[in-house]
Amino acid sequence: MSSGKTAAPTMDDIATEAGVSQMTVSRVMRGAGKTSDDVRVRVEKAARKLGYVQNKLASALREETTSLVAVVLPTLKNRVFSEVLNGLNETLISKRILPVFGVSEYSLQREEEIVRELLAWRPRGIVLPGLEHTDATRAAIRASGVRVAEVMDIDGTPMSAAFGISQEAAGRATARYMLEKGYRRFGYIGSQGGRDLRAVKRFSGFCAVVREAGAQMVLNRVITGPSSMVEGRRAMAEVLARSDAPEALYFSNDDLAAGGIMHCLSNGIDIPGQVALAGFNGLSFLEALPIRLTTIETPRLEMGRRAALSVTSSATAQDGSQEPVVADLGFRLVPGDSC
Amino acid sequence: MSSGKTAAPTMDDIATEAGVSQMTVSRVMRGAGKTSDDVRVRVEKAARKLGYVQNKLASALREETTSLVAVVLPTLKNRVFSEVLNGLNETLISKRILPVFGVSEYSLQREEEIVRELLAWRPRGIVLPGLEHTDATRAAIRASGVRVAEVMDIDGTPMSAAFGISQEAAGRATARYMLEKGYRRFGYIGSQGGRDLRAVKRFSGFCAVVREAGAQMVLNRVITGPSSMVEGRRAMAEVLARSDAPEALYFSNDDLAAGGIMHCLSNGIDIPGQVALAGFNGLSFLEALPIRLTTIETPRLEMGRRAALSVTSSATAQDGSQEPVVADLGFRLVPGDSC
DNA sequence: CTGTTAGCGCCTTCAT
DNA sequence: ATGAAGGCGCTAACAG
Repeated sequence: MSSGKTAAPTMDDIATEAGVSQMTVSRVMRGAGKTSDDVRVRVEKAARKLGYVQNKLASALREETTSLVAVVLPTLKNRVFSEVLNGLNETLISKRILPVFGVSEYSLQREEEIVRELLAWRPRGIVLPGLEHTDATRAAIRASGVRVAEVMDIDGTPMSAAFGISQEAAGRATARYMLEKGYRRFGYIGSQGGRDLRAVKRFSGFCAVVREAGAQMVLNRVITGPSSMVEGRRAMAEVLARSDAPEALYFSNDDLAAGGIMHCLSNGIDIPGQVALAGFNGLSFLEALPIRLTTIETPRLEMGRRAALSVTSSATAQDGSQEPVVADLGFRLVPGDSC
Repeated sequence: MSSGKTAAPTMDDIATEAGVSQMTVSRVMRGAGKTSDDVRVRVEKAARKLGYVQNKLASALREETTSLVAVVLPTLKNRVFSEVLNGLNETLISKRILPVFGVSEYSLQREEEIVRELLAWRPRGIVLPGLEHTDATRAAIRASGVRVAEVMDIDGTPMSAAFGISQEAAGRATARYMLEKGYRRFGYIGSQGGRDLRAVKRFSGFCAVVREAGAQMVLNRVITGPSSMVEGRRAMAEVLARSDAPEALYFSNDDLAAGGIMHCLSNGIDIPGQVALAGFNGLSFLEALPIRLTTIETPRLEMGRRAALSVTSSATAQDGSQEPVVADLGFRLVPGDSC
């Protein structure tokens, strides 16, 4: 039984089959140059017959540019990044560009290794989370000459273009809202052991406003692992068990905060009477909860889309020593019933 | 100002800089063959100085194998697939393999296009969701000779290796459990307009058991879009507003079911007194809810891990015309308070 | 231990 | 409208 498990067919194979030169096959495949109808039909038929699939390794090597975009995500355990990835993918695929990706697990060191790995594929562009990177990461990207976009955050100086929101301002806006509602004794519940630098910025914005107002932060509880409703519920239980529990809690994101709400629902604790809560992200599932969480809505899909366009469009001048572009995509404080 | 924005340095550049031949650079970089300490040090220094990054397009073309694995996901809007992706990525990155991916949006036609696009990169393997694919998809994969793994489902014949659970059996197990609890009039709430073939299999298993028991399905509500808590809550409200509402509802997944729970919590509807619910997936956030949902726990990370190993390890014989491998990773019905 | 030669599959350039 | 030559950057195979 002569299995067809030989090497994949090349343009040469098709050329032979169709009785033309390999170059003509190349032209037909790309729809480039002029080809007679007769030849085109024969080539297409031969290609279909042999099950030809272009070898992008070869074409990319020759053309010195790929249809790949590198994407680094801090984690896959948080749906926020799935949403950014979704925005990226949507836009990329419409241009027939594929995403290659890596996960940094919120470690800049890990990010550096992953960036190196990704750059080896000579992607057309690279998308990074946040504005903080090691010098080596920046150097490698600069040296490679690929286009860069940084997403999520705009508090800092982008390498080239940033698409996000001011995390610090989001923290401040939340604090102002809670202060207006009359709360004075605040607590914070965070995750990722402080490695999530965007969360740290929100926290510091929040604290600054609280301090300026003469109110106080009486508690700071940051769990080690990733955020989740379960961890949020657990942390809430611990915090409320203390004799000096704060009157209002700022959670580093909606998942943790929703867990806090669940603890209260299960234990007959009145929100916001006994304790007030606020989150961050504006995830859509909040709309399904019995108590609406006050949160900050962020344009995550849009961050992905804009970043994809940025690293992909030829129009913009990322080439020269242009000024970095900072696109503030804006957030919106969504008042709920939780504070 | 002579900007360094020239082409990325090649091994030739390093060779010149270090005063050796390009081949020696290649050897040092790969740690292959014997090289004197002196030469190695010089080459490494030169490489660092010039910011050298390997060009995998060239090495892969030459070696006729890449360190890329192609991954197709039905959607990024459901965290179940982020988890599978996480398992895949974890395992791949430990072997310095990068995932390239595409999203099919639950369309087999779309999947076919994406597979073609992915195969052009000559990945070492490809991971597909489910066992249903177009003939053209199967043919393209077979012709390319890449290793395949199919995840999530084992009800059918895999191309080569499947890592999942019996979706049909999961549906049947849920029905048996609910029947044991005494419910007789059932309803179903699904999503993705029936394009999620795994959900369809669960539903048909569920229905079969209900029918065999002489009980009945009195309602079948499948929404068009993706599943979400919000949609689940909305559907629950609609269903309970009917005069002929069922006593027990089977949801195609936990997100929808959790939305149903939220509707009941908000409206003082007793679970399971007035209505019973069951879900599917066993997402961890269920543990945070005030009412525990009866659901089926599935090993999603493990599916990703096993699939990654399968397409990646040289040991297994995917090459020949071996029998397909079916790995039933098993599910577990987790009894809750909801039925 | 190090260098030379050849070629992976494709596309650019230059003929015809 | 089609073909021939050459090379993208790398590594296998063979010399020395």
